[in-house]
Amino acid sequence: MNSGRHNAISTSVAFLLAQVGACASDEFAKVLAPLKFTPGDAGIIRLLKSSPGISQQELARKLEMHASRLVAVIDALESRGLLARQANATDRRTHSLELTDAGSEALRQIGQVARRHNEAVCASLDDNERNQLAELLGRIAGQYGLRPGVHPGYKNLGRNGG
Amino acid sequence: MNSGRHNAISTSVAFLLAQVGACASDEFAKVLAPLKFTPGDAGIIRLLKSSPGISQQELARKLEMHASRLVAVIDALESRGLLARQANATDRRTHSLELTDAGSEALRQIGQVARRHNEAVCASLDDNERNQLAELLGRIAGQYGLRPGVHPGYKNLGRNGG
DNA sequence: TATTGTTATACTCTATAACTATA
DNA sequence: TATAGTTATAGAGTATAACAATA
Repeated sequence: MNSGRHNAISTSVAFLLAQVGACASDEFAKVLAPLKFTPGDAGIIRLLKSSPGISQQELARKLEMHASRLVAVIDALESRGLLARQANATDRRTHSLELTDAGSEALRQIGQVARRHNEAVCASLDDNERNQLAELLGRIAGQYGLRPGVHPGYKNLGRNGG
Repeated sequence: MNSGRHNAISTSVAFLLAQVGACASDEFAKVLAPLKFTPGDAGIIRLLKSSPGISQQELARKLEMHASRLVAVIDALESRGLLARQANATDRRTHSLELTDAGSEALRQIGQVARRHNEAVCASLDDNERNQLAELLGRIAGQYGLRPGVHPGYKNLGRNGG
């Protein structure tokens, strides 16, 4: 399927994808670490911005992860003053999650880091090639039903994911 | 940097890469599971084929993982009769690792699965697009010094990597 | 009876540092 | 004194199942 000095497996598109994708994830985790966020944190903060007032169950469903694992993550972000659990008048079992101003500011910083990170990853590609790559990756993402912004790593998130 | 309904982060090339790469890894782990191998196992078996007689330390260095973690993995593969630790006459501290015939047969089966997997991942791309994608990914891989066949996941391998 | 958020338990995996046998 | 392979220990992370409050 592929040519070259090495065997077919290690040079296949699928292997390259896994390899380069893991590298991109690792790099993002590295550049994000100074802000004291994991990629998973970043994804949650971003999602809270676009879905304000969401409950933990809804959030867990969107991320395809178990709600019980979300508790500690939300606890940590709340204790840092980045989001707030707010009592819900109509259903007192649920808590609406809302970003605080500090949380929005954190998201802004995360966005800066992410853009720099994207620029670094794409450094060896010109604009046309970046569009090509995005198009081809988007095709595969669509084929597997991946949702924009939802990293598969949430299903079994540790220090990865996001 | 990117347009569309969602914010720039979640549609960036870097995020798409991480997302689709993780998906490809997950899929590979799934299709490999019936053979009772993890992606990490598969990578080690492949490496033993191309570097017969290698020691555990050398193997650990190639994979950028700690040698102590390799012990259990090698133990398991040896107990399944897929490889053998052979005494080394010149330096009796080291053991040469060699695939057995059963190990070579396992590699053949893994190769079949990997080719089917690659075909599935690339299903929505024509030949020209596959070559384009491989070229662009290869460019990024080169930029980060990724070595063919060495998945970054070995550095912290669990049930992933490979 | 079902659901939300939470906690507790048992289990897996890992990093680190020892240890042995060789060199 | 240094290295290869191994084992032990302690810690982190996870899944699962409970639980209390509410619907």
